[in-house]
Amino acid sequence: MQIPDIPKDKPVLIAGPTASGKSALALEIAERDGGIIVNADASQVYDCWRILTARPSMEEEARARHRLYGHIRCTEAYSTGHWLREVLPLLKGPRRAIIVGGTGLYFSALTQGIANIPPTPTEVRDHADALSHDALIAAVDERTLAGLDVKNRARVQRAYEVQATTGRTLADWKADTPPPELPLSDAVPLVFEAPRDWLNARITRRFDQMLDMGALEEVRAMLDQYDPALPAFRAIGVPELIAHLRGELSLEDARERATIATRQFAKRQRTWFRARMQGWTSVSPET
RNA sequence: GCCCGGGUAGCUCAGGGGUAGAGCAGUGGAUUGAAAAUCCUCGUGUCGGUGGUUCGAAUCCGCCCCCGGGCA
Repeated sequence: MQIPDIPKDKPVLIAGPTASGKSALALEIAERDGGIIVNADASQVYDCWRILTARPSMEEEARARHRLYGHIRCTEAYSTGHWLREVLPLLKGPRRAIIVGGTGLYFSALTQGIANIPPTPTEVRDHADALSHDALIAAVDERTLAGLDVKNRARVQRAYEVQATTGRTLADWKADTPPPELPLSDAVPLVFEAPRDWLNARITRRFDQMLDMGALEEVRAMLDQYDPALPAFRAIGVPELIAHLRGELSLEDARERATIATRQFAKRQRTWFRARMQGWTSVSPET
């Protein structure tokens, strides 16, 4: 891979769709220039799926310092806020951070800022889960609703939870969004742009490799703890392989579905990057 | 060879005399703490072929082809 020549005094941000090869670039930059590789991928923080979420291997982790990979238990809750709080100290450390991942929201929170809202307690979440979509809408204030996709239950529930937890409306919180912790001008922002067909082929190949490496065993080990409500268990491939292990889906069908879900995810990533990462330097993978 | 089903969107299929519709796939988009999540938009395809009946056929009739199943 052609390593871009980049300033050595600023944090590097590497965003890109799944399976595009961004981790390899991060590793090469770290080996050449030094630095510490920091995960910006929502699923790779969990400890149970190294294979299925394509986390760096032990060998790769030995080649450079890695942080925020597999450090959260699968049964725990995690969110953008948790991630941001964990990343900030790493930006101030002695080693230059190379932040790499595919979660657009994490990068946006870092470089564009995010409202400083306290975490939602489990009781509030559980209570909200039990409410109907309409009940949630009815409980949220007009001003917040006006800025929301009301058809999207997840968004409405979030607004409800913020209100229930803090007594302040989400719209108020948003209006108080602090400036970003890391403005783009203080970073080296790179975004991968992979041709669709090339990426789709890689996605299929990579899933087969995951199966070869033991993805099925990885999921089987967590079978009795499966909880579709937990974010860790929503990682692509997990519900599909669970269904197969339960005898509800042939392996071939699980493979097909997981591959489709990954392609759809890559498409959503492309949409995010196109729309929100205009000021980033685009990088082409070796195709 | 005969009998019964069936041949409709990339796939699975619904419909059935006034020139066609759903799920999935695919596309484009949204995205302020579950984000590998969640949500929204977009449906012209020789209705197997061919002849006929009809003002009008994907829909009825004849013949032919293909795929199931059954009987010989």
